[in-house]
Amino acid sequence: MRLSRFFLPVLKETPADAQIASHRLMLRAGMVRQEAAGIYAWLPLGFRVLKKIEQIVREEQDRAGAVELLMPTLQSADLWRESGRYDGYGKEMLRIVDRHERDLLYGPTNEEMITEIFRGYCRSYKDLPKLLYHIQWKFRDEIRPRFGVMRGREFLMKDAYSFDLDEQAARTSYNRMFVAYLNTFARMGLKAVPMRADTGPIGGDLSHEFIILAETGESEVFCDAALVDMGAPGPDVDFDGDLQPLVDARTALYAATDEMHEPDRFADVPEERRLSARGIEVGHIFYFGTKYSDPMKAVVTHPDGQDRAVHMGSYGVGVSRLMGAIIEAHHDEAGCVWPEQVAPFGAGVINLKAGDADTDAACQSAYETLSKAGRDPLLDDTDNRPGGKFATMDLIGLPYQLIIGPRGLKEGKAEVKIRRSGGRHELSLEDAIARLAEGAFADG
RNA sequence: CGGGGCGUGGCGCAGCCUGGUAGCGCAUCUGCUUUGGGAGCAGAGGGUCGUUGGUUCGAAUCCAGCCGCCCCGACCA
Repeated sequence: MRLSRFFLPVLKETPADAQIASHRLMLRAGMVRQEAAGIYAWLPLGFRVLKKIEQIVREEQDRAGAVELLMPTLQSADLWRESGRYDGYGKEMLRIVDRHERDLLYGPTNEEMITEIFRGYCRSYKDLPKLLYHIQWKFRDEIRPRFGVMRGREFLMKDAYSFDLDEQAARTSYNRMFVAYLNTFARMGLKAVPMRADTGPIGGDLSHEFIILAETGESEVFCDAALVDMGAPGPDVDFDGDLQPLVDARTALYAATDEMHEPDRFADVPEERRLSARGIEVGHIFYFGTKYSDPMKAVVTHPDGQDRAVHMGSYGVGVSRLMGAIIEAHHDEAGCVWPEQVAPFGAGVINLKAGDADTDAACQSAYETLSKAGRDPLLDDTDNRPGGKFATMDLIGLPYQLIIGPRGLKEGKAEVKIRRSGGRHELSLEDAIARLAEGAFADG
């Protein structure tokens, strides 16, 4: 992409409304625009990142054996009357009346609808297990949206739902999502810690929040530091095998948000590993048994001929929130510092003197080579001054910058700047292009 | 919903207390000079001061209602 054709409305000054780093940077880098309280338009740069995050989530869901579908944003109120939540959900639910005076709502979540879909087709234990997910916009009319996309009213969420014969089988589905989440967040450059969460009236041990540690986190968390650096199982996990050991290795270590915090147990953690910090919830997995399948009559016939309600779980990932979380984890004074996997472009090519024939030609060559190599470069071919170009490129945070100007070209040289480390490599133009095309920079 | 605050060119702000020609920086446009870390000079365009009503000879300024937004709290992916 050429910057002269792109749409990148960067702001030199910080908008007054933005309080935290991710919100400030998303506005300054021209990634989002607020359209109403907690409602954002995704501008091209932000939209690119959002799609990358979404795609990672999707790939890891698929890898774990979940099956994608897409449910609508609007739902019938009758569905929610069946589960009893229409009256219970409160003002957070946006209620809409259509021209025929029918009650609709903009979905804040989809348990009812997925249950309705499931019961429409599945009757036998032979239809189980099923693990279905979608990635769709949700709306929750929060009393007070804040922190930009981290707590918006409209947000993009991946929500998966599992259907199993009994609690034991549900645990298998639960573990799949548990492990899938570890891999998902790790691929985005995040260290997400699974923490025990409140299971409410269902009870049991099958609810975890996945939290990334950040100073601007909304909740206070306490955990064993060993858990933070444990790493993810990685793509070679056999999701059809026994995942319990992977889960146990993590749940054995202490980790809890403040509402689940047990100071006595925390005290058992060796002092040097006792970590209390703030965290951002980016995922939540939950087993809730027959809470919806009972009232909504989602039953299957068991081998013994008896009909019983299916056991369900739901598994959410805040896709749009993740963008804020990633920036909170990866930024500096100058701007965003995107992990390569979610960066809006793979590399930036800075033409220091657009209009200079040699420089233009060198940039064009670099741009074409990097494009063909699949590096998805952004070429700054504008006639702005070098200082502004550097500042903009740092702000939008692409992992690599290839800086080409007449001064260096006289020697046949160009410079590669690694955004994360700030490291600079002066190389011949050919080497610089070739190494960027291969992604061969260890300090990236 | 309780408490606090803000609404003035695209962005950031001053002016309001003490009513009388709407201002500054950035951005934009034109010209010249510049060009390796957010250039300089000269000029230009752009605002019915959130909105409605009231007070007044006169309202950005004082008063009231409404709308929008932000911050603290309870709620949440």
